[in-house]
Amino acid sequence: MKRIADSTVRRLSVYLRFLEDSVTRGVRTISSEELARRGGTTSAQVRKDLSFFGSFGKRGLGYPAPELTASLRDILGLDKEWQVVIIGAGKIGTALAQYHGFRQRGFNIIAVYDADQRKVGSTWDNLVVRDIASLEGDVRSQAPDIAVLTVPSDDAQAVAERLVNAGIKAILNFAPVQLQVPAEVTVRNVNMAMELEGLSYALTNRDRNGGA
Amino acid sequence: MKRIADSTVRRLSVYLRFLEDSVTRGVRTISSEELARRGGTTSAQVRKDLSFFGSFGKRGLGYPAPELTASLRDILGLDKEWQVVIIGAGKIGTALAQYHGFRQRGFNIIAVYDADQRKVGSTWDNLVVRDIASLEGDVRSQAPDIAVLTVPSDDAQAVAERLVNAGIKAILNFAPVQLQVPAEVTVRNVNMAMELEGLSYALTNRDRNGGA
DNA sequence: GTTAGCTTGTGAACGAATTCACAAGCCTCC
DNA sequence: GGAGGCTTGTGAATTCGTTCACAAGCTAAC
Repeated sequence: MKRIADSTVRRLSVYLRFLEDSVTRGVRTISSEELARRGGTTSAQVRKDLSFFGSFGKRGLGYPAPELTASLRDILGLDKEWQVVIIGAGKIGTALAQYHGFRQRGFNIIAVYDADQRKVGSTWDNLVVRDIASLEGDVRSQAPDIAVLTVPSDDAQAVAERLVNAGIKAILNFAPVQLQVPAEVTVRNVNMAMELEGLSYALTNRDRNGGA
Repeated sequence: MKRIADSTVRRLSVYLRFLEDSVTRGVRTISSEELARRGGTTSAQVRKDLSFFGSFGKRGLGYPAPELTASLRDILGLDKEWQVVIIGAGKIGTALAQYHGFRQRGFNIIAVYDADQRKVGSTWDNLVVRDIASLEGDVRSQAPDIAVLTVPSDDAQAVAERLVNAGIKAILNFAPVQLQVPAEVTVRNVNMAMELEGLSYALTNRDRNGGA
């Protein structure tokens, strides 16, 4: 299989969300045009994206919404349950730990870690905050699939290395630093500072760049 | 000025963060190679990114760290203070409201809104939660620069339209939907579900795609 | 069963972003 | 003050992603 672009995978997520919505509203069939409108892209892009994975539509008619939904869930690997650990019980970490949307979508938070002894042992939402000292042991024994990193920037790289050494293969990084990890580990960044700065840039240079 | 790619602006953010760090550690000069290593890119990319905005380095030597930091802050528009409102006092919204990193970087949260009357009037960190009914009036009178949208997906588009009508020109959207807004409004998305699904995809298709 | 009207799937064309490769220029040392 | 060693800045080449445009194929209507 050809390597799929990141941008394509992102769009599949967007299509999927809208499709799930449509299915619950009883929609049976959906066109690339409709998917494009709701996904903020073009119909050609939608068809191209889907074509990388197969042929899901019927010419003249469109895509069968429930079947396409199932296919996208399958492509994205969302039929399994993924085990997730959160490292860092700060503001963001605890907000995420309590956010039930993850569990609903198959991302099952099994542990929260922190280095601060005052936080260790406290309970949020059935989750006890564990001492980060036990990270490696736990990761080796429980083999979580994904680690969510919400530690301070200065600690992020070191913690990432501990995770990688313990066998983690996927990291969702909230720290505003670029993690250096081996090629077999996948990192996705959620960088609010960067996004805000992007808005700042856009507002500052609106006239220069001619909008958009 | 030529239109600058989004990806370039994102990287400038990353360079800036590392540069600020270097400056506080007393680094005087930095090469594109070093910036690239810490920014997860290549030295040619760094030089190209910077070259869109001017000529900041000295051949044979590198870039003067403090001056380049100042230039990037200027390019990104980070010397002003930006006024920010948060819409939605849920888990994420309140976590953001209490996160002091924003204020430190010049993003000044001036108000939090929610539709839930039980939340309206409660106080977090010197911020009173206001009734979303007063959104338009407040936006028109206080003219915030950026709105952070942390409302449920089903409400996101409607709230975005209210914001746009009231004159907002930049939105940081946390709802996992693609907002439809006029071209003069800039939207950046922070979509944790999408990022997690990207990791799910990577884990699922590791073998097919040959790692990375 | 044929026609009219859609919509998909996909090579080809295009455009955007990244990488290459090297001349230009600066600093240090002798 | 000239040579050697680096590092920048940038056109050119390349790679990657998006858009175009149209043949193929489905449905409905008669």
